[in-house]
Amino acid sequence: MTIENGGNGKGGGRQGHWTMQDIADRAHVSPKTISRVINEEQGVSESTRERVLDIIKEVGYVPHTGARSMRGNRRDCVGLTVSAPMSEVPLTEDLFLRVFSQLYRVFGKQGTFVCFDLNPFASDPTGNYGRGLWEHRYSACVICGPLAEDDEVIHRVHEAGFPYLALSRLDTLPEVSYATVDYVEAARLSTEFLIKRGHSRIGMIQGFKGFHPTVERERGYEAAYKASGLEMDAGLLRPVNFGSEEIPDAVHAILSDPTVTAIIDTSGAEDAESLREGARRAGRTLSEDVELVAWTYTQDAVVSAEACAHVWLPVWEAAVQGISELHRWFHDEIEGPVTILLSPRLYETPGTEEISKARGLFDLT
Amino acid sequence: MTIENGGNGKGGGRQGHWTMQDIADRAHVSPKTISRVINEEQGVSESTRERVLDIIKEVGYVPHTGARSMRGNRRDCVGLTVSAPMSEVPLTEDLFLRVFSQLYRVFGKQGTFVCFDLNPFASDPTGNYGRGLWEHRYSACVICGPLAEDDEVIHRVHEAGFPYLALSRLDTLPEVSYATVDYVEAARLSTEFLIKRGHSRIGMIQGFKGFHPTVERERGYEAAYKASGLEMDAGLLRPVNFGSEEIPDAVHAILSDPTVTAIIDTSGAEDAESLREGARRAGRTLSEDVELVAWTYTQDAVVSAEACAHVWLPVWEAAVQGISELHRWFHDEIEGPVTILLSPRLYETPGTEEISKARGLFDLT
DNA sequence: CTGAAAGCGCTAACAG
DNA sequence: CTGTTAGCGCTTTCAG
Repeated sequence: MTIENGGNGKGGGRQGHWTMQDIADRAHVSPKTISRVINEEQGVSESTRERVLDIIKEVGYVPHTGARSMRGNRRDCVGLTVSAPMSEVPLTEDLFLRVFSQLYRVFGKQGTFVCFDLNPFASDPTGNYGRGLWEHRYSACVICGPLAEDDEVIHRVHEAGFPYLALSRLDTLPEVSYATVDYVEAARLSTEFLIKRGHSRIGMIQGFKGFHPTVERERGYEAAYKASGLEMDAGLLRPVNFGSEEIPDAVHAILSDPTVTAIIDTSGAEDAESLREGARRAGRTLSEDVELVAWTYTQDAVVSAEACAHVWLPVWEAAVQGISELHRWFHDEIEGPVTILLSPRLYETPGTEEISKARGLFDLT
Repeated sequence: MTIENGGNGKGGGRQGHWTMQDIADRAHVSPKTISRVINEEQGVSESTRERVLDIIKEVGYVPHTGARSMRGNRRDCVGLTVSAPMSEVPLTEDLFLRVFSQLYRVFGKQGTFVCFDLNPFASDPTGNYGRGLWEHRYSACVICGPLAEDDEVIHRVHEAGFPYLALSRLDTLPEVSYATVDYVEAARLSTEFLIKRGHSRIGMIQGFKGFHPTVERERGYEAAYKASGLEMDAGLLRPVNFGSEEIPDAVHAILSDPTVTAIIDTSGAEDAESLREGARRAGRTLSEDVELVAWTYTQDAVVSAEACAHVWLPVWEAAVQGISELHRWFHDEIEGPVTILLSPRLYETPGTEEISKARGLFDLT
């Protein structure tokens, strides 16, 4: 049996749509009283409150969030948005699952909605990825993906005062709220390690062409060279898009120069085969005439059995911690911004069993 | 440089918050003209339109969804909600990734928001999992998880006329919009197969205690017994909660009866070790003194090397197809409801390499 | 082509 | 303890 609409007659076009006025009419009180009951405010007699609650339950009334959002700033939804088109910088399945799990644990479980803006670039090529905030769809958000050097949206988000968390940093906004890994240090560690092993011309496969993480890698690389007194050649750095098929080409290009005797894979693709393929095309063999340092997001994992060392970047761990902090900010338990910067760790390759290549979130068939 | 608020002075409490009126003031036109530009309506001169668009871009104005939602029913967000507490009926990682990927492909990619209500049971123990719709947070939704026999929410969603898709069916609402697998047929096939092999007392591990899928499994089991003329014993059916540790207990209990010579695992846990463990506790050995038929969600997979047959349930495939249909309904290309019912397929065990146990979405540490 | 007025459902502020 | 009024930012309707 369906209960009919309270009969305001105007009905936003939809049947079975109850408003506060309808409930008020049924309960013979004013809308404000309903509002008080719903928001658990003082000043309603126990009997009225119960009567109202009964009616609300009976008809299944739920307040209209849109209308509510026009008055105050209720915090009942957190967003996740991407700062670059998914096609250019795909999320890996591993990172996404961790981020999603953590959003569930700290927000979803307690009834907060979690809203994804998966392609803010669809309608607006410049990608106003903060739109969910401006639209009042959510009142806090996680920003996944790398930030472009000239990103303006992040500045707006920062200034607007919403709780937010970027999973990257940005020079042009050093006070940004972030949870990430010290890529500068990771690059410095990797380069220093190879220099100490006697290499002087070291190639580097970077990730995220055109974005800030590339800058961080360069800075660490440069620092290690500077400290060693050796001369650095910027031509040995090659950005590639994550998840692209560009790795073999990049490795090939770098190793075609016979003076290059070592290479660092910072791409995060965790794709040993592409590295091998690139070396092969250049007529080189990893661990024989080229030494490799590979980056990974899994603790103590082996990306490539030929690598002489690996660097673990606890990106997932940073994201998980960051979301916890964001949650506390969301509930005004702390003030923003969040600043979590985990350190990378270099270790000599502990075994030969390689982990499988990182899978993009939408690689599934 | 930040541009200051247009100065309506009232400012919903937040700085840098632009309204249509602000844009109108700047452009020296009325708010309605701004509205026309935003909604790509006719009746604005090219020059005005451009001027307005420039201002909008300059200040980064985005219309307030809440306010918009109070008039029409724009469709710019799709929801996903769960019909049972996540703790009772966890989503597997596999299903979730497929559902999420498909939501991305058909909705997210084109700029539609995707909003998750991960625990409608947090604030309301009865679980009004349709709340996102009533709140006008989203205008269509996917309902994950099994439906309870006495579920009322699904009736309300159905009657409200929103596009929706349940990933289960329900007897009390046969016209529900669904995309799932024929569990009745899967149970019938499994039972018939074992009866034909000469078994007369067959145990069955069910899933989702207290929910409708259990009913469907019973129905198929019963149908096979009826067709064979054998007598059925309802005591051999044991529901377990998915993902729980109850499987060994249930197997043990069933196999403690020495007249039981076969067992069907319909739980979907894909957990060979738990089945073995249960048999062991009952002093039995799979494939020696008990025959097993195991259900799986992966095509041609081997859940247990000891099984004499497997039944593949294309649940993921149904969900993916269903979301495509939901998308067409969302855009009024078709009328609802969606009715996708894929058939299970029984195959004799093709190999011995077992797939790994299904992982819950939030099992990650 | 453009604007004025009314009102969506709710809540803050102020009266009783 | 309860009600009245006004107004959030937008879109619909009707008038220019």
